[in-house]
Amino acid sequence: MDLSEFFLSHGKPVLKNKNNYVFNQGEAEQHLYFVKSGLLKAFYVTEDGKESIKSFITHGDVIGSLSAALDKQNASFSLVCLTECELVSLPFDVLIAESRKDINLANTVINLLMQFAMKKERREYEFLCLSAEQRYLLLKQNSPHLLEQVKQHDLAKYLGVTAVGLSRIKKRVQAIKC
Amino acid sequence: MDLSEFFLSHGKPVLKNKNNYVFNQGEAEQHLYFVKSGLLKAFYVTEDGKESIKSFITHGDVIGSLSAALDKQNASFSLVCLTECELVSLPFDVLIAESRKDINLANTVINLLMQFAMKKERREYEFLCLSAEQRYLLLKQNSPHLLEQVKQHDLAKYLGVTAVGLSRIKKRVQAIKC
DNA sequence: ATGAAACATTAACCCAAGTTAACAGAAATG
DNA sequence: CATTTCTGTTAACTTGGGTTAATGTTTCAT
Repeated sequence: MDLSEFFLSHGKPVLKNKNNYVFNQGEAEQHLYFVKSGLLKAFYVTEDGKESIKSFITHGDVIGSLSAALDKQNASFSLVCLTECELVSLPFDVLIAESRKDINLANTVINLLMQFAMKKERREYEFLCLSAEQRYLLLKQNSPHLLEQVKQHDLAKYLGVTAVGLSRIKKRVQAIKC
Repeated sequence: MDLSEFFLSHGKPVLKNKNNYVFNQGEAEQHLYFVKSGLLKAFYVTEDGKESIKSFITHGDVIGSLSAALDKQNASFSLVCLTECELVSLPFDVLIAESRKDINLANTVINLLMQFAMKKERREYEFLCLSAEQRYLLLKQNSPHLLEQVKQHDLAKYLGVTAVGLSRIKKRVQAIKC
């Protein structure tokens, strides 16, 4: 069983407009969301009000707060739509319960989790080993479409610098090219 | 079935001395390792020779290169023993193959992967939202034992600063306390 | 169309951390 | 025991990026 099929058969469609929140940091939130179309951002807001973007989520992705779902804690981040979005929501428990009964589904979930873990590992690597400039160049190379869809302000918050910092990095990179 | 049981029944014991490598960055490496005792570090070396520590691994942990095992790529990091270590090695394929047959094992793997994903997510959060000083304080709070077992040089490489930088951070933190 | 809001760039100034190097204490090795 | 090696601290200097603020551009709403 393909995971998107499971979402479509067991989940509930959710339509959201641009700038609508799917859930808020601090809320109890035990759903997973499959993205049929649209673009979203998942972000943290720290105590002093600084926003940091965890990830951009797009067509075909699955997103949810693992820690909230698993340990019944509150969501550690917020999820908001950057464009109109077609989502499918599925209670986390339903997926876990079905996985206990259906071995094929369980292996599909294993696959999803491994892909997810690899993605997180890659991002850990980027923060640990690369400079902000290197992270920008890598993103530009791997996701050129994203650079066009996303405001520089948000791109900066994803890369771990300020908008001013990113502007300087772009200028520096330009200078080297010419 | 508990995962450590599966390792003990299907895996092969591996004994390593201090400073011995379990595997090297760049090698094909398709095993998972369960740590019965000892302390290890997993680290990247960048092109320009800089070492960055991905994680410390200790008693009860499971470690392996997901990307190497899953996509048959080479290990993206090295694994070395900081103390004598008792490990149990298990070919990644064996675990996957058994998970396809045994639904309980599959759900145990799901659990392991979710714990792993949450750990990586926490680390992502720390790099994205916290300063080096805040990361140091958090580590000190959550893993005080580690601060004693691990050389400051390695601690620094884990926190994403230089040894000199960490020394300054410690001094600054001390100053605030008094 | 026009004013307001949002977005991007640039400059000035500051600070945390990198780099290099000197130094001192601890630990391993002959 | 002596001495080399490892480990941690400190100082001097440099640099990348944060902060604030001014200026221009684009986008949006009325």
